[in-house]
Amino acid sequence: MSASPLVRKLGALCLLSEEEIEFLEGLQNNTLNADRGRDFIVEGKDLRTTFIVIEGWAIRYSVLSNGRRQILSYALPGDILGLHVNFRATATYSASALTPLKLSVVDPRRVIEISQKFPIIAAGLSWCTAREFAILGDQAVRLGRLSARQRLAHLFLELWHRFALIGDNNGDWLEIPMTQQDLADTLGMSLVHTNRSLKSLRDIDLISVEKDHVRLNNVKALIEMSEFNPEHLSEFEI
Amino acid sequence: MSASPLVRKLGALCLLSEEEIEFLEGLQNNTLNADRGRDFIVEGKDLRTTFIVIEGWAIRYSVLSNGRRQILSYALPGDILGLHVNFRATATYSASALTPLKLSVVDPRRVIEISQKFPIIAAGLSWCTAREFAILGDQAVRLGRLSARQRLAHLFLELWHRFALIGDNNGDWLEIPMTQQDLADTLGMSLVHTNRSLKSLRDIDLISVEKDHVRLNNVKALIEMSEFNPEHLSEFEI
DNA sequence: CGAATTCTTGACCGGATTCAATTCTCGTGG
DNA sequence: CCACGAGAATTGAATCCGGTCAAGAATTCG
Repeated sequence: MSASPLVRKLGALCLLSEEEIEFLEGLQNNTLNADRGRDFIVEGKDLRTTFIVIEGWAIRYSVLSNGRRQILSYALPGDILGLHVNFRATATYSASALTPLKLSVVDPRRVIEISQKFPIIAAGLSWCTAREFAILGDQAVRLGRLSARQRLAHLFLELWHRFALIGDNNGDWLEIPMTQQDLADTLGMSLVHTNRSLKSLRDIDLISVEKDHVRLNNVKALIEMSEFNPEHLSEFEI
Repeated sequence: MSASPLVRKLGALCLLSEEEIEFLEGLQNNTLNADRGRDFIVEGKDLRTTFIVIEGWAIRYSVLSNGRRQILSYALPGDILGLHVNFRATATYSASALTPLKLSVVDPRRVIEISQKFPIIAAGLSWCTAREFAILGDQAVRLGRLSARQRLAHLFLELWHRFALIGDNNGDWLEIPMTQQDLADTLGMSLVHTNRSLKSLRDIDLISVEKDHVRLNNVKALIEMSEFNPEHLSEFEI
């Protein structure tokens, strides 16, 4: 049996001992499957659980009273949701399965245990937190200061680089399980304009699209035109 | 001498022991003053320091190659910058003093020390982290799904509620040390449109503006019209 | 008092939204 | 195997919110 995505992710950061790996794997043995569309965290409801994504995609989002939705971030295998729930009891966002999802359900008290017993893992989780902040910061830049086409390219590049870290990259092809409505709700645009902007990226041959997949035809040019900064996601280097 | 803002903030969450208070105050005795406009964190540069804001306002921001700037968040007294720097060595954002600023400079190794020796404080910092995430998530909602007037109202409400926690609220009046250009860069809008939107909020009497201050004339109506959710910032309740 | 920054207002333009209709895709059941 | 229907993608047309350019008024501060 191969290592869990979280172990692979942290293992790419620093050398984990047998004991640490065992602990991390043991953390994830209480699993839960969620169908596409199923909410497993609901804004305003009690949240006293930490989730680790094992397989599939999840979204974090918030819905306004007029029905408009803003997707805040995507959670991929190895990502953790609700890492800091000890005090705050009510969720400030919702989370749902974008694809069939396999989660592990973790008692947050075990997270506290980590900082006392496994300093290396604790440092790794701290790194994950910093990374989440960087990703969310990039999302704010996208929403605030980029044009429609730039937003799309920027988001694709983020996801592509994130997959690179968990070693799930498929060449230039990127899995895109979300609908155009999901994309629109991520990038703060309308469905129609999302469609048109995608088309215009295709027209200038920067991307190719096939069922549920996008091909980044010219990563360098995409980085250039979208002001994407790969450093924000690069893994730790000595 | 009165307690530091950080102690007041965490003290509002949970009862701190003498020892814990002493430790937190001791953490902040290495101070640094920065003039308005002075960058103390620079994107792309090495960052191995944790800062705690003692007095004044700071901004976290990112600048694109075309010169456009996106302000990500405001740091107020008691807020911590660079809490999770142990691994990631390069800053993914810049930070600068919006007003004359008094910071304390903390060795991040002392932050690690906390999780081992002061579990209550560690829990408090974890709560701070969750709160920062909620604030940044709200920023994404503002940028992605709110109209210009809504964004302004939403931001004012955020700041007003944040001041409430550190006990620095001045009735309905809110200190606004930033220029309209700063506001524009926060809310992803142009300077001109920021000015016009402010005027339209004044015209319908939701706010009043005076030098460096805004008065929220009708908090309830502002919350209503801007879709602001105070729960995201409310402190921990039993 | 004078220079520089900040704020305000006008005019015009364009990117993005909205409404609406059509086409495409794909899972399901006859 | 194909017809059907629901969701998803695409395209057109009209509109509008917000951006850009430009100029002037008001503050602030040395």
